[in-house]
Amino acid sequence: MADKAELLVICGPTATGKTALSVALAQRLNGEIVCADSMQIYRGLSVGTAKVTPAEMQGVSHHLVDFLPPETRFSVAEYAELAKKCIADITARGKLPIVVGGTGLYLQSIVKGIDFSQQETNFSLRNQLQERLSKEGVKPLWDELRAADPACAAAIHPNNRVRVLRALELYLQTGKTKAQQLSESLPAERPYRDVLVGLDCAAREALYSRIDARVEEMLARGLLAEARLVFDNRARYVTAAQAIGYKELFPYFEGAAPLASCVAALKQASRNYAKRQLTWFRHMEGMHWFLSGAEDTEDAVVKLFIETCGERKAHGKTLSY
RNA sequence: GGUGCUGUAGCCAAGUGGUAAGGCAGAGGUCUGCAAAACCUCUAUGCGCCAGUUCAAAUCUGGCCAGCACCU
Repeated sequence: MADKAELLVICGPTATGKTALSVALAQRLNGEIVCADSMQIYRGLSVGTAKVTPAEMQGVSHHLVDFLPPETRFSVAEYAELAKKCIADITARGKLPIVVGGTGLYLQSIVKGIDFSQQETNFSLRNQLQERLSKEGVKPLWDELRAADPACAAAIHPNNRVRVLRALELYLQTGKTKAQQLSESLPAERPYRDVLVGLDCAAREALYSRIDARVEEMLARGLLAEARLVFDNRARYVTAAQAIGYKELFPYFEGAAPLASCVAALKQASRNYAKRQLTWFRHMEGMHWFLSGAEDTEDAVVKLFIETCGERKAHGKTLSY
């Protein structure tokens, strides 16, 4: 416990300036960046996912960005494993790992140190359940789950097909209740001496107008061409095709809706997403909130980091504020 | 000036005498293997305004106001 590695985490809803802040902090704290974003992992999907550009990186190393072909299936389990190795590696080189992203599930897996290694995905079982789901509906599956693991079923709304399916799948595969699974995968304490930084705007309206503006910016940077590519490959880009920024434009490519209304839908979807992200981050234990875009945010984060982890030479130079 | 139509939440909208559907937006939330996904909860003491009829009016009657359309 005494020598837990330090970890700086930067999160917040879309369009709050995570990228710029994280690069600045990496330069100041001698850090490297580990991306925690479920869509920026994919190669080629750059404009729509607001991926860091090479110019924005300013020489700072970035990991787990732009490294997977868009047709690859991916999951938190794989992410957690990769991120863990990546963080360990950065730490071993005497640098500070800075995890940056907006995917709550991914962030949580790192911060809590969840161990997903127990079992492989059983695709045949999943497909089998999927078939039952489409034939019988959710209810029978939910009832089955309730009979097997009442506590787990109680926590999942019967309408939530995705979660009911997964919970039942996991039970049938392992024969263990959710509680048992949780206790086996969740360490007693957090693995890192983490400093959690959340970015948000002072007012929700301000956040929303920033998001709208950024969508326009994406359009100007060639979002349409990128979306077209995703549209043309939508059958193969299983996960990537559900990214916000592309699927909203599909009706336009299909000739079913004018571009303007698709853009409006895209902005709307982004705003809704930002709200969901906020819900997640607000409830992460130990979160420190800072104002998006404020000039003193960078200094304030450095100060917080030093206060939490101490002024030391750990990252190649004496940190001072 | 006349005639007609319309007026229900921020937006769309159902409701023709029995105590305000639904959708979107908005707010809050759930979260351990597709998560930028999936799902849940909440949100009109009030139907343009005023008066009247009635046990009961968003619904019927009259007047007024506003918008739209057409006519002169």
